Amino acid sequence: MSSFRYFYTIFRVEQIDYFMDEAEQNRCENCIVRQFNSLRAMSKAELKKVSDSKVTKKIKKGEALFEEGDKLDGVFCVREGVSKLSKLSSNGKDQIIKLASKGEVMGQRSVIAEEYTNLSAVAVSDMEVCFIPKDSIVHTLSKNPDFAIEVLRHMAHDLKEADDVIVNMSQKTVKQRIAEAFVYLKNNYGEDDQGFLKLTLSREDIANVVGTATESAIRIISEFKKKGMIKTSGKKIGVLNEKLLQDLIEGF
Amino acid sequence: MSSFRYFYTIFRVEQIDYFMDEAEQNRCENCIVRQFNSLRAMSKAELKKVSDSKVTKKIKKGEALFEEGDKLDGVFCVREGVSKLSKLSSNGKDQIIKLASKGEVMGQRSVIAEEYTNLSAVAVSDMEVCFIPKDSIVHTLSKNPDFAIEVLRHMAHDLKEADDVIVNMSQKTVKQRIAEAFVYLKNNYGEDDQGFLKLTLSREDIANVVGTATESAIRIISEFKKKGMIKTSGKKIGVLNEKLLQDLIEGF
DNA sequence: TCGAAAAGATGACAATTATCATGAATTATT
DNA sequence: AATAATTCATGATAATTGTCATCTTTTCGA
Repeated sequence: MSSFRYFYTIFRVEQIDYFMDEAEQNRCENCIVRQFNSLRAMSKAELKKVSDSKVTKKIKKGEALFEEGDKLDGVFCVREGVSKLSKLSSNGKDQIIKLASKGEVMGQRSVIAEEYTNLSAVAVSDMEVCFIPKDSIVHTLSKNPDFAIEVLRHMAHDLKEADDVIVNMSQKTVKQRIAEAFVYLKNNYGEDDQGFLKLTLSREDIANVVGTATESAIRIISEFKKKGMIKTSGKKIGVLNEKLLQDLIEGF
Repeated sequence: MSSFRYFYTIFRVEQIDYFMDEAEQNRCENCIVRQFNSLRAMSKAELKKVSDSKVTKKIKKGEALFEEGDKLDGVFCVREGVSKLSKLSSNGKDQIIKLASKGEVMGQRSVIAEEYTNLSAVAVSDMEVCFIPKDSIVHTLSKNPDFAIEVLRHMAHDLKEADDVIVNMSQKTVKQRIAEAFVYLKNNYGEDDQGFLKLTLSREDIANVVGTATESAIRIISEFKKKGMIKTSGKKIGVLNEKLLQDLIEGF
């Protein structure tokens, strides 16, 4: 029964791909990504409006979607690739607050609060995103309570995650935080066929995720490698012994 | 003109106090605290429903409102006093994520996401809170988009603050974070007539706010005192030279 | 494909922060 | 008011983390 269901799902997706031309595929109503975010609570008509006003953009690795302090006139919905959301600290270092990938919506906080954004978004891999002007979002928010609640749920979830990050940052050692980052990257973005993490971050980005100096991150990566917890090849990193990492995270 | 306004505000509050009996005063419709939180977007009828189902509680300093992992059947609206919202780290230390005071609503994240709460709430001063069962909140959320948007705005604001905390925690030194805490306490809770912070936290709580060991916090407090930045009397702390603190925070 | 630029790696050292121990001061309890 | 229990304070020391310098490797553009 469950294998039948799985087949059925695959079949439907392929069917959609097969029978639609590209313009049709790119419409929000048919966007698979939507399953993962609040847009699923929109009605057909609302989605149509969103789709008609959206713009799809390709962003190259390293390019910025927006910068801290920008006024955002809409939100970005990630179709493909990963973006880092970071904030510049007064000491000149970037702190990466969050990584956003397929299905995630960026900039909604700023649009909802009608404030300048407090974060910068830079692509860490080639991306495809949809820019959705805020009008259609804000309008739906005030007309469709289901949508508002769905956005609220997402925001509540983000807030909980932020709490966890705060605790990790202040109570865990740099070593623990780096170990945690690798386990996170493995579980959320997966590994390639040779066992390396699919999402490759520079050592500097890793340092900025865990809030430490680049040299400290590099040193700890070397140490993990020596201990057989991970392997490296250029800037690629692969988890070899997740249990050892997990033990370290838990403080053994 | 501005002094007239001030007088007018005072007058109105006193008038309300004067003409209403206690039961009447305790109704949400008349609650002054409401001006500060999302409840202000509720209609008269909705407020009445909330008020009829709410329970007012007095909480003594040190008592818990709820514990991490509890299932909350409603939210707490703070009428008086201050509560710390904290999370236990795996190393056994408490991290204080936020201080909630007059007008703030606690537990809404958990109620909205329908999850167990990720934080504990313990009173750091004697408190008076209203417990509002979740039904009336959730119901209004799905019927009144203005209320949903108002809650959304609050949550968006909290999320931004959380981002700032993350950056502070990971990029600033313990000394800077403690300095920041004192400035924050001064600006948000004020000083008594002798220039001491109105909200008195134990050294341990201060350490848990900035995420450091209690001894480190104490040591830094002693240092600040020696340098004339603050004064102490028992566990009370007073800011003597805010500029020095500010310079330290900014990294000079 | 060569050479410059960027990113990664490591040593030496300094600064920051945590931990353990111990004593003084304050607060709570009987 | 006396005593117990917390909380505050400080020294000694160790562990962690940051900074600066230098070298190697990788990446990228002309």
